[in-house]
Amino acid sequence: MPSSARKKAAPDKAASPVSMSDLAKELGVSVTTISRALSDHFSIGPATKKRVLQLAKKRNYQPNHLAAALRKGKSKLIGVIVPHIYGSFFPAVTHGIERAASKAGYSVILCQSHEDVELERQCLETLIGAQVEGILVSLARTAQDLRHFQKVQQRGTPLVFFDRILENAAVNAVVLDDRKGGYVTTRHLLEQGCRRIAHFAGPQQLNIYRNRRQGYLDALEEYGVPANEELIVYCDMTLEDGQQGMKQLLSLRTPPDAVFAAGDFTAMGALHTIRDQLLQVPQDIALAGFSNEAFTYLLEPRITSVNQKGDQMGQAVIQLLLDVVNQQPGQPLQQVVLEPELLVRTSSLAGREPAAPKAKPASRKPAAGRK
Amino acid sequence: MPSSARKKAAPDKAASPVSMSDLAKELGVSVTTISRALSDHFSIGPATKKRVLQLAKKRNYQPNHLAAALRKGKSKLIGVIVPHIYGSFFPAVTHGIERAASKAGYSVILCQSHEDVELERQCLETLIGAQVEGILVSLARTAQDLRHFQKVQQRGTPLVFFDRILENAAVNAVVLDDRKGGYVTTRHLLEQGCRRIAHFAGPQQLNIYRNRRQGYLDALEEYGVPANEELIVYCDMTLEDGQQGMKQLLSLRTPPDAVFAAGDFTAMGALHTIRDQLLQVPQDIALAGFSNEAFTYLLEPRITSVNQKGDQMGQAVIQLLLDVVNQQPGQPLQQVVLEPELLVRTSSLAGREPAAPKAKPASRKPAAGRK
DNA sequence: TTGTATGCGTTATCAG
DNA sequence: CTGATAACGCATACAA
Repeated sequence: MPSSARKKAAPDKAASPVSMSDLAKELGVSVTTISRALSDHFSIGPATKKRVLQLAKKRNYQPNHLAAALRKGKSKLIGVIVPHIYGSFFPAVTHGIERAASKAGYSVILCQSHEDVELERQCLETLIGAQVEGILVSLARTAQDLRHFQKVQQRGTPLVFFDRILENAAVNAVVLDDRKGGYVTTRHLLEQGCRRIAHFAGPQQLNIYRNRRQGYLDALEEYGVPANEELIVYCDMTLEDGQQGMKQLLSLRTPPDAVFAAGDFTAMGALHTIRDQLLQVPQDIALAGFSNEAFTYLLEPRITSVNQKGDQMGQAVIQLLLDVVNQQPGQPLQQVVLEPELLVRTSSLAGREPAAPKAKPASRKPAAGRK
Repeated sequence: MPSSARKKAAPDKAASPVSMSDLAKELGVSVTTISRALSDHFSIGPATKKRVLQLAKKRNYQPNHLAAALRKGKSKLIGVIVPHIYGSFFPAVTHGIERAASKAGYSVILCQSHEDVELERQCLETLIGAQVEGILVSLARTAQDLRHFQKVQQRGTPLVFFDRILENAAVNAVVLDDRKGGYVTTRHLLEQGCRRIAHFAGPQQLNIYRNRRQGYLDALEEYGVPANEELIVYCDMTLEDGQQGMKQLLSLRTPPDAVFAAGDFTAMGALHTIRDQLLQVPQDIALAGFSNEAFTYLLEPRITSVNQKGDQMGQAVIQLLLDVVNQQPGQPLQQVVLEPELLVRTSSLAGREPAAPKAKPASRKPAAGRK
């Protein structure tokens, strides 16, 4: 676009943004007129309006949203804090958020906490500093409390959490029904005839992992399979945790015949170890993960996983935020719960004799309901 | 954190941000004093400084960066536009960017163009509106020109491109030596004894894909293997393109004995088709991709790929931006070129009799040099 | 239909 | 050491 920038020394109007008063001077009118003309106010004659618009274009006028925001107290900005943007889930959520926000006339700025509470606090500062009108947060895994959100609270900036929340906290939030996700996945394994189902559980202070584990226990109970802490591996849900934990599980006197990992990376790690031991998936051990990462469906065996519906969650979060913004203060808090979707793939099709539920299977309601 | 919010009707100071003048009134001093105390100016007595700081904390004062930015003309914000945040590359770059920017005292706000030029333009507006001090861009794949960046140019906002750029454009940029990446990958396949090497090429208006293809051609030439357009599949680099294109290649009278795809997803698609036809990788067909996506190294066969060093690129981009910011206008443009890294994995270890370079192999210099 | 005056929250300049 | 005042760019109540 710009030419070689060597000889053509065209006076390219290099720097200095053009302001309304610049335009006003040049046209010999007041700043008010400019302001109104640009915002298409009805009290401005079509003639002047046209002149202003033309000059604005010619001088490449760029409105200073910052000044407008300062004046109006509205920035039309929404801030989002996510733990990271790796994998498939958070990118999907932000996608949903951006689409829905854009429709409502907001722009989105994104920050990553990199799973660090201190960075999370810094993101918060940045966003508050940018005068965002609302903040959306999925907590860093190390978050133990919500102290650093007090500022936001007190400042009156609307706050909505999603996916990763602190339970028992009185907050607005959109979450997945992780408990149900854990439940249906485990039930599926039971129905494939598996009885000794191991579980890789994530950090239990995080709602998502605690709920997935609870769903796992729900299903076992329903099918009359006694829960066995020996079969539950608590870890940080990395790939290495999966490898390591699986070694441990395989060294048990009676190894498991199925594994339900609360995350796909861990499931993948487990798979590595299983194969290293020359065992087959799903024939010897059935396997299921959580999150529907790309690698779960790209290579054999395709790994059964749970779709977290990130895109939908993103839209729901914006919806809830807009509700909050347009409500009077003191409204009751809302928690929206989304339905997970089990994606059955080859890794879990053990095809053994199915287990049967213990009692009245239809009546069980493992979902976490709406608060 | 907040209690049940029902009975405890504690006057929680719900809304209204606290300003400097609020603090000034309460302490009976001037706003100036407050401002100076908060910014730790030397001309303020330790006693008053302490009083101010304490009150600020007590009242939960939050500086209005917006107002400060307006006044100072500096927002300490850097805007980043990426085509998307899926996969491993762009998240890695943003990670690098955030770390380096943070070190330099800047905050980063991220926008996605979703590969759409119009959205790219909107992101630009948002960032300009937020008064960012610099803009980093990796182009949407549909970008044909840089017209929408003229505004930024003229406004004097520093602009640095990375990874995806328009060639022959006079811009500051940090890129990977994609040509070399294509070259070393193809050479590796040749050294594995492959002679009919197919290539999945991406949209050729994008520098990255054109360069990868050029590197492929460089290697073929060096080893005296005639290039064959029949073996080059031009596509959009989706998984489906890989599946489809591979079918086409396998139906040739003499099918290829290796495939170099300019992207991992396409490589994965090709792999699917190859296996569907009951052929083996790497024995029948060797395979290599580009980008080092997670799925390339998580399951067998592990797919040979090229590490794009996203994190390094992120740091380099910030470095370059800071250079630009601190330079006088009219400085020569810079293009920084990063080295790719070939990651050899099982998918390409054909182990056939190696090809030998045609002529003086050592003298070849396929790298794109520094402008 | 247009202009004047004022203020949003900060910081820089110049006096005390 | 501290304070009064102006200015950043824009939007609005009020006046003309």
